[in-house]
Amino acid sequence: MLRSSTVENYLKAIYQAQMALEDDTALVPMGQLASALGVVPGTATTMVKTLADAGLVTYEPYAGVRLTDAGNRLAALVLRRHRLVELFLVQVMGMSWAEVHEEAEHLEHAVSDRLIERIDELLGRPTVDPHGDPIPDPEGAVVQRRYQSLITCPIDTTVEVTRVIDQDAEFLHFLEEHDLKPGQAVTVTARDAAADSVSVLSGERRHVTIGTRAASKLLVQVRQRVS
Amino acid sequence: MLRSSTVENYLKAIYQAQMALEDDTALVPMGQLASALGVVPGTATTMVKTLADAGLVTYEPYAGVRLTDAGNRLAALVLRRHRLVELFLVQVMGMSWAEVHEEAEHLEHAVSDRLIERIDELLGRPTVDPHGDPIPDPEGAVVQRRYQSLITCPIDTTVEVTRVIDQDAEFLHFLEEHDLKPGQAVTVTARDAAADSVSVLSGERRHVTIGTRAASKLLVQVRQRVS
DNA sequence: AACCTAATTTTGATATATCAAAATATAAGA
DNA sequence: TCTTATATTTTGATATATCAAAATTAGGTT
Repeated sequence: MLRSSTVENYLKAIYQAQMALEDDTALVPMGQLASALGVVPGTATTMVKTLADAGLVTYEPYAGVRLTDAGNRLAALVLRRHRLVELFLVQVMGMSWAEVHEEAEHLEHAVSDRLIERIDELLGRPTVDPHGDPIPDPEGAVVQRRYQSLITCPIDTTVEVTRVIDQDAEFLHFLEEHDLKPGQAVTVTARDAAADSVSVLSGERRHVTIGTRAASKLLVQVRQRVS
Repeated sequence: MLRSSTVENYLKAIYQAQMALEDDTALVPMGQLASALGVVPGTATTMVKTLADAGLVTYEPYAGVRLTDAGNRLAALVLRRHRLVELFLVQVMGMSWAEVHEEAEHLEHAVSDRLIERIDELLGRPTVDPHGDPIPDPEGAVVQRRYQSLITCPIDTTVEVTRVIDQDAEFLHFLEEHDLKPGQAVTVTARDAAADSVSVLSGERRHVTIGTRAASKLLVQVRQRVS
């Protein structure tokens, strides 16, 4: 049974590329997978064939690759480890939101099931990590929530940032400095298609204008009323 | 610069074998190194040559291997990570003394300097791990203490278990069940060379007779008077 | 001094993961 | 349909880490 950290990284990359796809039956192109992993396309082809032989992916030459149920489960467990570790580093170790991704990238391959269970228990069985990404359960199942983004949400309505689709430390630091972290209440005050920009008011005081590329990475939910 | 976890494991194994040697100029035999790492002797020879080319060890064909200053420093830093992680898992994560070694064996290659510094700070700059093994400082320097063992310490004198030279979970569980963990006060009541045994009284109540092999793994210090 | 034994090294293979660059297939446009 | 651009696969190498088994060396014994 194939279990190197290389294999885990391939499965994780395919999983995340699939998430970005609307269609469940769509395939992830090899070129996209290769660049996500930082390898040349030929390397990805070779590795994906190995994964296909192991029953972890379905590979269609010249079309792309998709996880099987077994591959999907393993990928979700890698993400479970990654996200629990991230949350642990922030909440228990007091590390910065922006710097934990790199650390978790290594630890996700080294932590045992036993330690992960202990972390999960200590954190009170959390469902999302510091970026708002959902934490798969021990069987690899994930509850998918539906979000809007700063591009699609209503204007002049208070919404809550619930998820950030980018792990780049610089971008995360920017969000932190402008009160745009998950949990924060924000309001879109204007959108300008020509200027490719979105103006956001965060926390009632701070006002910032960001590009639509960045705005699309901030997922939000209309604030729930607490009865 | 050579930095795989395989290299780290070789350096660590040489370091620990050297510790067991009295003489500073002595060499670790290749066969011993190979069996410590669970590889065939030829594999160790090949790898040690690579380490020698990298300036991490001094290799004398047919005689053995010894760490250079650079190798010694790297090995000590691996042990620093290992031991801080072990102590963290016991003190913060509430894991059992006996089960943390295996976990640390993986994590020692994955934790960043930044996280190790955070752990060190959180634990209050500890100097020994849960087995009483010294924790090297961030430069790789170690304070060597001198110990007696249950074989060499005076009879009918209260001593404190300060270090255990064996990481086997079964052995550690045995010690735990018989109040022989580091920190515990014990008294050797008798030694029997013919029976190859040592009788120990722990904590005033428990009495147990163990073999000399096991007794030699329990290092002790005569209790310090607190003024 | 020749011999034997045990440890060590060498040699030839294997497995994994990668790249560079040539060959090939797919899909879109003329 | 033919052509062409782009993506993908194939081929041949390379680096790391390993093993099995043959060859060699060192050191003690007769």
